[in-house]
Amino acid sequence: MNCNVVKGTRDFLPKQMSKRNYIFNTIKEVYKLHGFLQIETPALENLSTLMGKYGEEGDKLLYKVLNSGNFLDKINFEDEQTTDYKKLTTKISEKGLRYDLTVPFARFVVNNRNDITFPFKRYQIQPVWRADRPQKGRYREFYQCDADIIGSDSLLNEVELCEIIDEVFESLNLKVIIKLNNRKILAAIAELIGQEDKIIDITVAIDKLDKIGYEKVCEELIEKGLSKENIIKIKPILKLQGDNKSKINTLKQLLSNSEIGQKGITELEEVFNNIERLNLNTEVEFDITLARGLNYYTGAIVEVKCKEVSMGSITGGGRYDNLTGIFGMPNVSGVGVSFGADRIYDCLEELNRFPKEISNTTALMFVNFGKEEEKQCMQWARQLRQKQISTEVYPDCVKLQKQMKYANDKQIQYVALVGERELQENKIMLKNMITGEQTLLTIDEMENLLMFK
RNA sequence: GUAUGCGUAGCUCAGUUUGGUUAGAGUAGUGGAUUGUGGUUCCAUUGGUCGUGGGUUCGAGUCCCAUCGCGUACCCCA
Repeated sequence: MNCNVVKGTRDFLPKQMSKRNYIFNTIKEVYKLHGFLQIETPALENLSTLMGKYGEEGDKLLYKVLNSGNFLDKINFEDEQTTDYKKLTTKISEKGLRYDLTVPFARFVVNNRNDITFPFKRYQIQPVWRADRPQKGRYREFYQCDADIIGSDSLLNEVELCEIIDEVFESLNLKVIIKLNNRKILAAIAELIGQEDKIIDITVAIDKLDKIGYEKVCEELIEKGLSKENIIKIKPILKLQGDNKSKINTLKQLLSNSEIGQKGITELEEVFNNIERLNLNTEVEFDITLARGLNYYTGAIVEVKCKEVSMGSITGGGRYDNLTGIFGMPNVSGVGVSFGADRIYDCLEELNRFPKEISNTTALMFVNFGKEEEKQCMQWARQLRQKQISTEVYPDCVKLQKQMKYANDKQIQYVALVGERELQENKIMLKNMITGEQTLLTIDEMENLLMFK
């Protein structure tokens, strides 16, 4: 009998849930503070909604759900297409698990456009699924925490998202760096050497600059069909150095002949100027090598790396000018970010940086001494719960040792002992499990004491 | 898809190099020291077809082959 969880998925114990909720709540608070409203969308979407939005690689990583009933009904086995798995897939599967929250959100906007006031600021915290090979910081089921603004071209939105990133990681006490780039600049680089159609290959190669170095990137570019002249032309771009301002100024000259390049640089400059005035705690860097694979980005792209832990990006996002256009609602631009809660969890765990006081366990437990005592305890417990004090009565009259151990393991701070003696006096022996102190109190005295905890 | 490492008690692991009697430890569980007191201590005790199948051998946890499962890195990404 195989009782394992599915590869790349996990069970979460109560202690882990407290930590996870701490992350979710922190992010939620910041989102709310900025006026974002929460929505949810279904786990399942039509495959036609999902396919082709994440590049060729993404299509492979989509979980496809087999049609219910006899899914072989519509298949003609004489047809040679039955041996082509891609074509066969479209016949036996019409639905899939969502791969991210952005594409379902675009679908949502188009679907609900009559009920939405634009610009629409929404947040969404839900799991997504990817059929990737699991490894450190990579799961097949993981939570994304998205905030998007749709229906506004303003670059103030990009600035606000950086502010949100800054506030979230400040609250979580994680040192991060925000990396910014712009797809228009990447497009201009491809345009510069007359290889517009190779923009994806070029950006993927450039993305590896800090990992494999300049020489290897050039090798890869040549492999992808670029000429030596092309390489010489983009060399100054790959070698771009200095602070953000000087990088931008250099690039301005290098791409002076490109209209789209100038537009990208202007956008980037405006975002940086605004960010500078806000005096964020987080370092923000212009990174020409930042590419991001998702096909739908058209303007700003952003990625956040933790400076203290070796881990892939823990937050990412960007602007998409025409994602809703695919679903029949053109000219609506959106921009958003997505916090990877599971990776943030792994970072905080590795750094041992979860606050100690985040587990919300029972405040008080009544020990069970027998039938007569438990009747009284049940009434007192009810009284305390009405005052919002989380209380439980141990359900069985078993050895005191076992009951105390239960309270101890559950980190319950107060234990109420009501035995024969206390029952006669109508009082409660309250034990503080941390200090070991015991005091004989009336129920009202105890209630007062616990309410100010 | 490519490369690589690991599967021994509920959990963490030793034992595998160099095959040799009945496979160990810590921890958790249970009972007790302690019939009104947990977290510390002490004692006892439950728990394993050594992932699965085959092979080599007088003999396999250990060597070989296959297979399943898990992890890590690349790719890509949160």
